[in-house]
Amino acid sequence: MKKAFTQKKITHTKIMSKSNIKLIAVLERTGGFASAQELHQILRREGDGIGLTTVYRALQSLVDDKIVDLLRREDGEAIYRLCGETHHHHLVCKSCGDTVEIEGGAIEKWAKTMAEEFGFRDVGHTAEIFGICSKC
Amino acid sequence: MKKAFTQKKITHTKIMSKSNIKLIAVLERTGGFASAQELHQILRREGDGIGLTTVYRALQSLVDDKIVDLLRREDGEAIYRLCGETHHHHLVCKSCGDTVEIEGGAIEKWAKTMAEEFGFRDVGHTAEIFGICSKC
DNA sequence: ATGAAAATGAAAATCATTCCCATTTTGTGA
DNA sequence: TCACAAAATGGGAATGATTTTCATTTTCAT
Repeated sequence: MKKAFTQKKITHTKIMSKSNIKLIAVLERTGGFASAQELHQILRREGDGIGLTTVYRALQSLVDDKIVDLLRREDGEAIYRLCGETHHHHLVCKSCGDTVEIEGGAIEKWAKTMAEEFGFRDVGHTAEIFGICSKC
Repeated sequence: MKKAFTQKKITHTKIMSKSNIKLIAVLERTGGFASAQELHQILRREGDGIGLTTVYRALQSLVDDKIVDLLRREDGEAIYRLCGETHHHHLVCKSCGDTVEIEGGAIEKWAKTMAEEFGFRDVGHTAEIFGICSKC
């Protein structure tokens, strides 16, 4: 899809395109998860004439660079969030959509163990819990 | 989406349509995960003229009835598997796509604990590990 | 300033999934 | 068995997210 890096002299500190920065800014501002379409709308609403294609491209490159996490809504739509400092998981209400960030200590260990056992390297994992929250 | 049940006299034992049964059969035979499109192709290849729409409908109703589980590939495509007796997880190679079924004992406990802690009910979870396998 | 590489956006192309609707099949009561 | 209503079916159009294509604009190091 995309090369790991573009060989390039780091003269000053220009590695990121303007749109990448814009996207990061919005994600920072909104805080949670958002789909590409939503992010695009937000930027548009704010007067930015950025194109949808560019939003997709920027998000993709941010995901490649591990700056943004990608996961999926229940309907399969891709949603993005800024990679938090802390790696956490989610407890999502299937009814109202409320999300709680939770720790996944056990998971981390499990993933590592399993990967080792089967000789996998460069591993990552996803783990989400979904159910009906107390309010619903 | 769909009513819980259709009020109906249970005279003999006809609750499931033919296509539902066909789909279950294929899922049993193939064993693993498959997308609606793949299942449709398999049936077609076997000479069954079933329509894609019907495959989607059947899968949906099977999911509603908790006979089939629905999860998502990394690209967001929906994949289905027969609700196994054994609930397991996957270790997927990002490069060649090979998949190993693994146990997730720790995960089950983790999911249950977290759900309880935050008052969620009717919970399910997903947990997949991905990396590069030894062959790649 | 200048050419090359990177970024951008509009519109078309993909692709899975759903919707719509006309036709066929099935089950039931007369 | 016959007739009918409900359920099931399938094809094709409609949707909606995501990608691709391609021509234009911007950025940058000489």
